[in-house]
Amino acid sequence: MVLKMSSLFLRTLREDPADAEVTSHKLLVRAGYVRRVAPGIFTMLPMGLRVLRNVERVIREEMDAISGQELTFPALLPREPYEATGRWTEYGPNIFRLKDRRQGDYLLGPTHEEMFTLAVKEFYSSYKDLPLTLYQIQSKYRDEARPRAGILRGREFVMKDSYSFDVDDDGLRAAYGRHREAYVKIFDRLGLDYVICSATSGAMGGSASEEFLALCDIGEDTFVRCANGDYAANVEAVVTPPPAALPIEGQPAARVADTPDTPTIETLVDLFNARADLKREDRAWTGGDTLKNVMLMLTMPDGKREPLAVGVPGDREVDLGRVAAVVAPAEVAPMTEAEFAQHPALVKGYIGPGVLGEKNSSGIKYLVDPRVVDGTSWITGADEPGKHVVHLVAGRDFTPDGTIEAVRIVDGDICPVDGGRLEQARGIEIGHIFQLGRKYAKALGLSVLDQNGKAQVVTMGSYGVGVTRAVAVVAEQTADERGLCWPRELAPADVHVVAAGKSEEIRDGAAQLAADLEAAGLTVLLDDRKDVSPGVKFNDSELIGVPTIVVVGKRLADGVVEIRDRKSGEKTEIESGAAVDAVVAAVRS
RNA sequence: CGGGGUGUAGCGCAGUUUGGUAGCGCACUCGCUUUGGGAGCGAGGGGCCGUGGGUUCAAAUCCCGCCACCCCGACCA
Repeated sequence: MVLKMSSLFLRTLREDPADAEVTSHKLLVRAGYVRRVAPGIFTMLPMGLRVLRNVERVIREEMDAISGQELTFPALLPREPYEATGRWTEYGPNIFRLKDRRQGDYLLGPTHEEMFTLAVKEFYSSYKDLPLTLYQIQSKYRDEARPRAGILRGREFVMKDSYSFDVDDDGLRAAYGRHREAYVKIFDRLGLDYVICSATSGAMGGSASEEFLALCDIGEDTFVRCANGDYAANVEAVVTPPPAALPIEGQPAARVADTPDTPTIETLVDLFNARADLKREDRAWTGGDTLKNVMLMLTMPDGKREPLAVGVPGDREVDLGRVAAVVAPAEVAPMTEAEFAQHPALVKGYIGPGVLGEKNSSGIKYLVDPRVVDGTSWITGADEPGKHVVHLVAGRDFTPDGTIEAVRIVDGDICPVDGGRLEQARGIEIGHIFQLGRKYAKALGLSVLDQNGKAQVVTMGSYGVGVTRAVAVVAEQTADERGLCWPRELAPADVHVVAAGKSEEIRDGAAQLAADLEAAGLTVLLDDRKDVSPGVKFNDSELIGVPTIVVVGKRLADGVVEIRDRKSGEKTEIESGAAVDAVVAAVRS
């Protein structure tokens, strides 16, 4: 195929669009791949669509290789199935909803667990039909609070979503493993630099879950990895290894101390270290010796609100994002002054375990950081203004209702696998695999008969790849200061032939070369524009980012053309008769 | 939802302080010249100055309201 730039629906821009911030967004717009229609909603222009289709092709090949079967559900869906699983409510404002002429409720699908589950239910009723993997590549709709960075995070985006159906847990684990391997192949072929991270399952429900995060400074996800390379996790999913419990006997008795004017952990610690009756002999007190109790308010999907107290070492911050991941689908926010007022047992600034916990006077659920194990001793609030309590021992003086991963992760935290040091980095989620389990099958009544004729609820896995996003991420990771720079597998063309010069000979020579390359099976982008200077064409070729560029110009008279490698910038002159073979070799390399 | 910012031609912007009949660059059309790193000259086409109201002889410009969009923080492929 030859794409002639003289007639291709393409317009490159000399300047960055004013609304673009990140590299991939600027370049995809400037190079004429995409165009914004509304916030988070983009048109794929011919060049952009070619790249998108290439990503889809890679995904299809790898999904087919693990025996996935492709189908397509409508994007416009009725309310009922989502009502049955509770997601009509849980998704809240994040789904696009609409009514038909009879006032019936519909939605634009944000993801399709319900539809797949129901489809399998309609067809299958025997264990002999399983295992099964179905997938689709389709536009999804989410009314994101804040779309950003062009197609990196849109409100309409193409996603590959697949679902596995098994009769037992072993089958689910095997399906999950196959998907994991397929994803590794997909993202390797896309040329992405990525990390596989342990993840939380969020609003989807389910258990085991991993995210594929493309490394990227502008990424929205923070993850940690162990310096030893044996652990990586989304910051929300980091597991804190609990220290061993300490002996309770022999510890000093708890006692209450007057601690006026200590509204912060810092002032509290300073006071303890300054006072002869409070300071300890072996070392100075630190913020880590204190137990800070943070009051939060949960909002359930049905709108009900309920308080939650979280106890963390005083030198740590509470990360609401991590809490949100634990309490999902409930939403979480700090408790407001008005809400404090409704709980007279809470003395702001001096809240301690004495009133917290479901069995205590406040009745508020009390969860603590995993570091708060039995036998650890704390300075914490005494539930009276101006008073703290010291030597309050977990398991002796108080018993929380459970633990919660709530502290903000910092560099140097401990790896749960080998005890090494964790470091943080940023990434963009391009794939997510998880073992859903039986949540959707149960809610929608999907079961099959086993060998014994007994009904078994089917167990499912759910697996997603952000296709549109992958285009943006590849652009982001590969672009340089001159423009886009596609890997061969994704490039909108195999080779970009530039006719640099206006003479008939040069134009004809370039057209002939393009025809010969086409005959050799390549897709050719041919810059045959008249009255466009060579400089403009060179710059456009670098902006557009096809990996191999052939310049047919003034040296054609000597029987020579120039082959350029977009990535390295390397230029080689070659006898024009050998150009086709040389380009084919470069493309196949 | 909180904070910041911007709405003037397809794109990027000036003009707003101090009201006086809409401007620059790119892109587009025509002509001549030019052609290996974003050409030159000349002639053109294209704007409800986000929107509604007000003040004024006169509003892109001043006043009030509204809307939209972008960016930064809490949510997700």
